[in-house]
Amino acid sequence: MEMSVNARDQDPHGSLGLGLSLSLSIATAAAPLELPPPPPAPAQRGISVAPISSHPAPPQPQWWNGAGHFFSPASGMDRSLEREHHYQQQQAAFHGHEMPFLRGIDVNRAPAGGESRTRGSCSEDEEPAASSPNSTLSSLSGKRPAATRSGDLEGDHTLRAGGSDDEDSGAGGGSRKKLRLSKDQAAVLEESFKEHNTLNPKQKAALAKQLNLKPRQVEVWFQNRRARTKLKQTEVDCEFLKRCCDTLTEENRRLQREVAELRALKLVAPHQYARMPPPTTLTMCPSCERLATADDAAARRPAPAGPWGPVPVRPVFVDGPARRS
DNA sequence: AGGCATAGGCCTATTACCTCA
DNA sequence: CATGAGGTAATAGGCCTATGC
Repeated sequence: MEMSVNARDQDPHGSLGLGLSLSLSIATAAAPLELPPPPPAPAQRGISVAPISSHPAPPQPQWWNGAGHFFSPASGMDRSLEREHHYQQQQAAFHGHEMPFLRGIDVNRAPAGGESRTRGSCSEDEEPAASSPNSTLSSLSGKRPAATRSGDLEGDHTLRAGGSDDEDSGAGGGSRKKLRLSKDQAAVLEESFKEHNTLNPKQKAALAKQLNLKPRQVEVWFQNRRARTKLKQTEVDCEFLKRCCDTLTEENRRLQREVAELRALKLVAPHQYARMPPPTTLTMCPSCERLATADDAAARRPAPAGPWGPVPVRPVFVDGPARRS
């Protein structure tokens, strides 16, 4: 079975269609096979890409790719439009930065004055919309300079209660410090991620303000969270494909046995063979209306693509981050 | 209109630190 | 107490799109 993960063909960022490409590969390479229906968008993710007015995309299947994006296989909607649409929907969801899940949560102590500041703060995070052409932060090929990158995260970091709250033990100047988010912060971020797994700048700033974090920290958390989700989905997909492979292997064996039996019968009693009804395993492909014969399986040649037979339903990872037991 | 530079976002891979068994 | 594994915050670099000139 050919398994080509060619997500880059679909999405230059490699973020799209892992499940899609895997499913397509298995479908085309190992018929008879029924493609599982595209998994419905998990409601808790709260993101859907409906055609927007400027790009009236025809109704097409949009598959959740497990990494936080919906992929419209043949739609002309580019990523930026999708992202912009995400923003619009998320803005609506936020009700002007009203985030209900933030209410009633005691988010750490105030970072002001007495909070641990190990290094200088980052100007980017003090001005979340640092789009000024004069911004020194963006002077290096559109990236944050490494110097400020390394320092910008530690200014307002809120340490978990009971953590190593030794801001003065800088571990030798240049070494970065691993600071964990509090449970409350993580919970709020998780709730936010369930609603929308990407943030626009305003949402990021609002969330960061509510959590006493740097916007960059929120951004990093979301990036890592998306990566974890995708990794989990990949693992789920691998298991799914293994089951598909097992199913197809067994089906292939069964068909080959059947072919052998039929051939033997044809040799022994051709007149009886001629009166036999078609094998029960014959299947009409609904898409191409071609009859799948046992020879297809016997010759190991890929039958025309189309939904042929039962396969396990592809699962979609919906859980949160893995927790050590 | 097309090219170029810049800014900013996201992704992936990796590092480094922290926690826990 | 030491240690290794796992989790994850953070970094680095690349690619893409949007925007302005």
